[in-house]
Amino acid sequence: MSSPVHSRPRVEGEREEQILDAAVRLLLEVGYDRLTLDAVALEARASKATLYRRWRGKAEIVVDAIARTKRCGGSVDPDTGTLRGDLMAMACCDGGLTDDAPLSVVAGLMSAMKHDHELTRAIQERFLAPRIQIGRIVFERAQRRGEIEPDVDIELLFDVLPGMVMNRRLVLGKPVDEDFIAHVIDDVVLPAARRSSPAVPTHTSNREEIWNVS
Amino acid sequence: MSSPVHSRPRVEGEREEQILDAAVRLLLEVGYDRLTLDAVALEARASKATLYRRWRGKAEIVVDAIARTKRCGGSVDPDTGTLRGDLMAMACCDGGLTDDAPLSVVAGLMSAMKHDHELTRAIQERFLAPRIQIGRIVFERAQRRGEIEPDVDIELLFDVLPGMVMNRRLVLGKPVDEDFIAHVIDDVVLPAARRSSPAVPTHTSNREEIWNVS
Amino acid sequence: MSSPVHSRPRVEGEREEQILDAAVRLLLEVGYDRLTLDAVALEARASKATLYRRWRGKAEIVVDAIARTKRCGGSVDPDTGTLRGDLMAMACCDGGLTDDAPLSVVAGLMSAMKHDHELTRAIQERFLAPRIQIGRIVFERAQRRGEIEPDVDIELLFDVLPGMVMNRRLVLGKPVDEDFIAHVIDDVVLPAARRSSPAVPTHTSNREEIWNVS
Amino acid sequence: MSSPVHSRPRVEGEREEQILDAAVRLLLEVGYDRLTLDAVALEARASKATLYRRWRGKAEIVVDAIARTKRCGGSVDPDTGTLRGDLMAMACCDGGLTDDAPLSVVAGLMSAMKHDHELTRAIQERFLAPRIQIGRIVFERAQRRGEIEPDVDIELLFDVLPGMVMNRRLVLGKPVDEDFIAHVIDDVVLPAARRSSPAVPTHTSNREEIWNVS
DNA sequence: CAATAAACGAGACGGTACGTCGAGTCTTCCT
DNA sequence: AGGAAGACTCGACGTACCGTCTCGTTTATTG
Repeated sequence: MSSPVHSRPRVEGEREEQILDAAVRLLLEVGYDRLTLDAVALEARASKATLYRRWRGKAEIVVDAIARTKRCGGSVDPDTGTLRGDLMAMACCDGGLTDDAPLSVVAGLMSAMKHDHELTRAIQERFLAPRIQIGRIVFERAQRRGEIEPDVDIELLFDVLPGMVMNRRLVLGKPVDEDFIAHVIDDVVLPAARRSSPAVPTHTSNREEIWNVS
Repeated sequence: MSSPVHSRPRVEGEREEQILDAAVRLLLEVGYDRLTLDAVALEARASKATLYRRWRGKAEIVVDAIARTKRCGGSVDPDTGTLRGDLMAMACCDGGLTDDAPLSVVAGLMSAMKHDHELTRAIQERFLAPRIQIGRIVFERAQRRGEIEPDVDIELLFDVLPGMVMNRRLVLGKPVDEDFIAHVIDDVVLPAARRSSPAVPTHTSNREEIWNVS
Repeated sequence: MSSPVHSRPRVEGEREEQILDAAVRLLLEVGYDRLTLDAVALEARASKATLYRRWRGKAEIVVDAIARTKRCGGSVDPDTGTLRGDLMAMACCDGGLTDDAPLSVVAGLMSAMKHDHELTRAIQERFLAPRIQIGRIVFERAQRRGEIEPDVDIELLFDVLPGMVMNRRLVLGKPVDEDFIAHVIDDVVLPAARRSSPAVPTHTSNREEIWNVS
Repeated sequence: MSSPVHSRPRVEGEREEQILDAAVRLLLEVGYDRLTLDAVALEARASKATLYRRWRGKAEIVVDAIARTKRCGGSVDPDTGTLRGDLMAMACCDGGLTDDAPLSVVAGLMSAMKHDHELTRAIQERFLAPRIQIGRIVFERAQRRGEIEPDVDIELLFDVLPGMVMNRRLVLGKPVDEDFIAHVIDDVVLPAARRSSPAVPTHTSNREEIWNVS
């Protein structure tokens, strides 16, 4: 037969995006651990073999999926002029900390990360790294502006907001809205930014990976 | 009368404890998502039917298991005289924030919580509630001592440490040791404790549960 | 408390009958292999322990149940004056070959008999033996009357009707009514009765039990 | 090219045959009701999912298994020239009435047939139908030869031997050997064949199915 | 008539098989 | 040549039933 009902895209990467779109669609519908690869394959009119040809498993597909779609929260520098403005902008945009989708997905991936170091690396590189990069830029700029004391550990400060959001949303099950973000920024981050750390020296074991502890 | 080879305990909850002990044992060996109920049943010389008679599934057994074994980090008030001392004591003891086991388990349960509200309630009541209770006591005492400014939101402050520990350990994959705990306490919690919140009013939607949003 | 709502009968055999009645009731409802002992215990307001105190298992309870309730087909000699009349009377009464209940139960017990020789013996003694006894009386009387040739093997003749009924009902799934019984008697049993066996000598291995072949 | 360790057959039905072979092997070892599908799956290096993809349950697998392996007793017309010879040949060959295996399996299936009409149909079509077909041919030929009186009901006659064999083997637990077969043929089947049915008209409800009576 | 031992109801338990589901692999056919 | 389709193995899931066992109570029999 000569007229194919639906053409099969062959351009490298185009098919990939369609599959990831399907994954995202289902991810938002049913969440990470209700997501099945059969469903992804069906939704994308793809074969499971194709999925496993490009990714190592369910977790990596999902990592790619969320890394691709929600970029603004991690990869755009808002540069509003103040640290508070930057943090609010980063947290409250689509794909930011107030967005439930990436948060839930990260929750689903957490236990898988314990055993799968490849997956961990993938998450680090594709999802975390860009966000951390922007975070560092924002905080360093604020420090240069004098909003953060010179001796404050920026690395630590940047993790306050994500950590507290995760805890609130995933552990406590409470909503994360702009009010909460502002609350944390105003009452935890900014106070910590303006007060230099006391006698205790900078934490030394800061960078060590421990994922390889079995 | 001949002595029975393996006595069948009938005292209320005794069998339950044996099963949960087996669950804990395996949990520490293989982690949450490598844990199978068949293995628990085998380890406890129990039948799967018995497990399902008492619990609704793997997640609830695990909740009970960790809630029963690791108590000191949540249910003992150290009362060292200072907020810093109390927080360090709570975090660094067995079952505290530096203990990998409960952290990993919580990670495994997170995605299950999205769909299973019974499980969520179980975790809230059995695992979180006692720890939160002690935390509140510690922080209120510190506030009465003047270590925390009167208008600081204690609820928020208490979530800083768990949130940042989770983020570091489960997301970033970095180790959580006493140094890190001290770093967070000294450079984030205590500064935030001593500085009253600025213009922004107290976050209003603080208590709302959102687990019921499908 | 002094007024028991329902008294517990202790007279030996009375409780037994109540239990067997319950078993019969359920047997007719759901059939042999859908029957569970929990259901019997519940129906009889008895404990499973009681059941296992008196019987060795499900199969034996069922054997007792059918052996007790359906007696007329096996233990009453109709003595109508003719072989045909006797056979019709035996087959068409309640508990006889046209009665579905005992037939179905026997079907359910068949595969259990392969492995359980105690059960086999129980069925032989409690269910089969009385019927065979009456059958032999009826056939011997007919032979004395001359309705059956003197050299015909009565044992074989008596098994024609049960065998063909079982085959029709249980294997072919066709109904067994009086017409069919009459058809078999008139066209198979009686012709065989009036014609002496030819050259072939009487089958010698007639009585050997083979249930003990593993 | 490297030779695959265990080739995965994809030719239609080939995998099916391997599974059924395994089922037959285990069936002969342990019998019908000791047979487990896990064992079949293990023996065939198959997954239970595969079994349930092709069959609806244990009973249907077994039906297919016995229908496939034991054909000679049912699907080969011996045509020895005499009714007696034909019957002896059919009964005494492998898979015939003297073969214990199919008999035991039928016994195991009987009670399942009460509830499962799909299974009943499967047995009828796959196992019984071919045997009945050959039986009819043999008897019709004998009737044309004059060995059976013209007005004798062939259908009834053909069921004498299977019925009596089943009764002897499964109910009475006695062995079925060539002697017994000959005894039945000579003393029951052949006398009935040569004597026309008396007054009683042909049984009218002969064909009705009653499996649907709940 | 009270004490005692046997028998009982209730039902939890270990064990085993069931039938289902999803992950990841592999083969065949089609485009 | 490469992808869609989907069958396949593996292994965990949650359920059901059997036969055993323990517990606390009732009953019949003794002192």
